[in-house]
Amino acid sequence: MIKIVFFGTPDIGLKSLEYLYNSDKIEVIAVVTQPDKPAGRGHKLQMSPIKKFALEKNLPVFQPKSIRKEPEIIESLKKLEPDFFVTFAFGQILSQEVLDIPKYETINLHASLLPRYRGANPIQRAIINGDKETGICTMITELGLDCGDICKKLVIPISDTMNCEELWKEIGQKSPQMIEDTLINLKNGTLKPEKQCEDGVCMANKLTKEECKIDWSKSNTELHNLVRGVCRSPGAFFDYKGKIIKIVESKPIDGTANIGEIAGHSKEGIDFGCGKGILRLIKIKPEGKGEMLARDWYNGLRG
RNA sequence: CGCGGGUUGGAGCAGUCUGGUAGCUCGUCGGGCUCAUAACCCGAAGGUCGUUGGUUCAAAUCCAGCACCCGCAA
Repeated sequence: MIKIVFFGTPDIGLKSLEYLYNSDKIEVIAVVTQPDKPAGRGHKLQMSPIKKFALEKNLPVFQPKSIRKEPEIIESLKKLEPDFFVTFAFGQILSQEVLDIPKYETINLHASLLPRYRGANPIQRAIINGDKETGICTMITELGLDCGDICKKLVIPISDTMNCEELWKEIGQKSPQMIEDTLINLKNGTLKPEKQCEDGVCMANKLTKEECKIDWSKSNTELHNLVRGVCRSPGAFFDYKGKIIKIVESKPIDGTANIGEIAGHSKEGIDFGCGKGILRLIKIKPEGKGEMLARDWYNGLRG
């Protein structure tokens, strides 16, 4: 049995944790996740999806504010004598002292084809930039940001209509096997991690609200990519008569129309003019309302 | 006790401030026009106005409680 400690916070890592937990080759001996935080409407204290799972299975849970500065937790982790640490969207930077704890290595899973898109939002960035493919890498964690040697790499094609939620889900589903294989192969010495090629390095900076605001003077393809790329949160949005309208689903179509104005409507959706071409809004989510067909929203405007 | 919006025929909304016959854009069904249509014309069905209580001659509308949905902020 390979003994691991799983470091993770959001739901993208949940399938992986579950898979590793159920694996007969791997034993999850503890979980490290971010502290419970007041979140959501009403500011109620909420625990991470990873913590929920760990509690259900009676796994030990550690919740450091910052793992680098909590000697007690570091001591406890040492006593567990883990073979590997596995990090997947944990949300904190580890220190060398932490990296030195496991008998073998600390491995990290990153949702991009490294060295492209190191950093916070690799999935979204790939779609926003209109890439035709992205992927998943497992890697040896080093002190720098996503710069360690690559263990395994999996390419995932991105279709023109795929949004980041679908991609997010696919990555969540394909990751568990990658992690297990990496751990097993590292332990039995059949895997030789490769250095990242420094040429193709680019960063996937955190998404800002400003970036998600629709600038109708851009091209329809560019806007369509933005809509697809940020659909999960916070979503591409524009202002319509003082209300925020989020675009959930769109489709670029040919034609010319005044920038930012409604150029037409059909059963399929509502067409807005862009700097180049037309963007057809199919599903939207107006402020204070649920998700609806753009066509329905338009019917309400006409009332 | 973080701030705010919402709940009205199948869908999306107006009407609420100023209480007095349930309205709009669609959809559905029937009929008509047309070579034809997602277009146009005529007609019909379909609503305990989220829920409970209060005020009133009278409540979608005013007051109080509850439930559910959502946006922002973190």
